Amino acid sequence: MPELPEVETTKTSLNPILGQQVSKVQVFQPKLRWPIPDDLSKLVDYALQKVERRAKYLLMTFIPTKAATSNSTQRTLIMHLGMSGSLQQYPIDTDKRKHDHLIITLSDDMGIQTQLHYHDPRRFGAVLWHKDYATKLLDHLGPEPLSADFDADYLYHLIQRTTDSKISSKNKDSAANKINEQPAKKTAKRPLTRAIKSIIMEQQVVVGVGNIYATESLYLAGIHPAMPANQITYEQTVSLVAHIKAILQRAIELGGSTLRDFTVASGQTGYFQQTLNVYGRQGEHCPNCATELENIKINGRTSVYCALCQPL
DNA sequence: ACGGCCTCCTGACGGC
DNA sequence: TGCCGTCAGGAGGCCG
Repeated sequence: MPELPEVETTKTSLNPILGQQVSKVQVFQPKLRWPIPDDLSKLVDYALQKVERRAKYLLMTFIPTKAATSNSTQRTLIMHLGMSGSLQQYPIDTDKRKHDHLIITLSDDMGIQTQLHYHDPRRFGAVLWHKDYATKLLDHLGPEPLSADFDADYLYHLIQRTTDSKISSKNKDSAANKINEQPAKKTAKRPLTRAIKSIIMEQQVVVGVGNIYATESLYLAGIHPAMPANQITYEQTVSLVAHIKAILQRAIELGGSTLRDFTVASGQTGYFQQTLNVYGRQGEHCPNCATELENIKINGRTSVYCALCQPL
């Protein structure tokens, strides 16, 4: 389930329980990617103050209520949904499902209780204290894909390894000359020659672009997923960045329903199948030119593309 | 320093 | 029907 739009949707879904107070914490299976800390019950008598998203991580901040013992300060959880995780709310006394590894019970001002179920069959996700893992998990992350920090200049110069990321496209040539004039700072870094798809899926480059959206963005931009990154033109970079932003934005607006088998309650086909042009469609025909879609592995990840629309 | 491969785990699906 | 192999939306870690 979770690519960035699903995580964003999950974050939004928690708004109704902001301010509610934790009354119980139950851990059923601590063995996720890293162990769920054994002192999560410290959250009891804390109120959920805010939920933020950084990359595909949910950051849940709790603050002590009057009932809480003492001088304790706020506590923040880092939560990641891995490949199969979800975080859902249920009425009190809802049965635990298989693969519900954590249930946090909260209550509102009226004493009405809600259960928050962390569910993750594959257990690639994580629930951790921010203070213990923030450095390791968050410090190295690249810009948010929907932020102004992620633009064509940034990506182009990151790939070309030209140091000045503020260079505008108009001044590209003169700027490059300027760099050549410089006495090549120690180790002159070479441009990135890896496949463009692996570059845009890298968390240090830009966060939140998973296999589905990388595949779709490259198709829409007409770029072969295996194209060496340094061979992408500036104009192609502009297009790629624009498509990454647009497709993520659209998916968020549609509620991030990217489940392969997602169907709305009425049984109609969901967003996933209607919207994806190539992902999961190897062997079908390109929506643009009807050529049969091909599938290659890039860094072990399946990559569907149209050989005609995305030439190498 | 980089790049590519491996890994954690369960479930769904296709072929035989 | 059932067994087995393969693959799946992530991403840190390790090795060459």
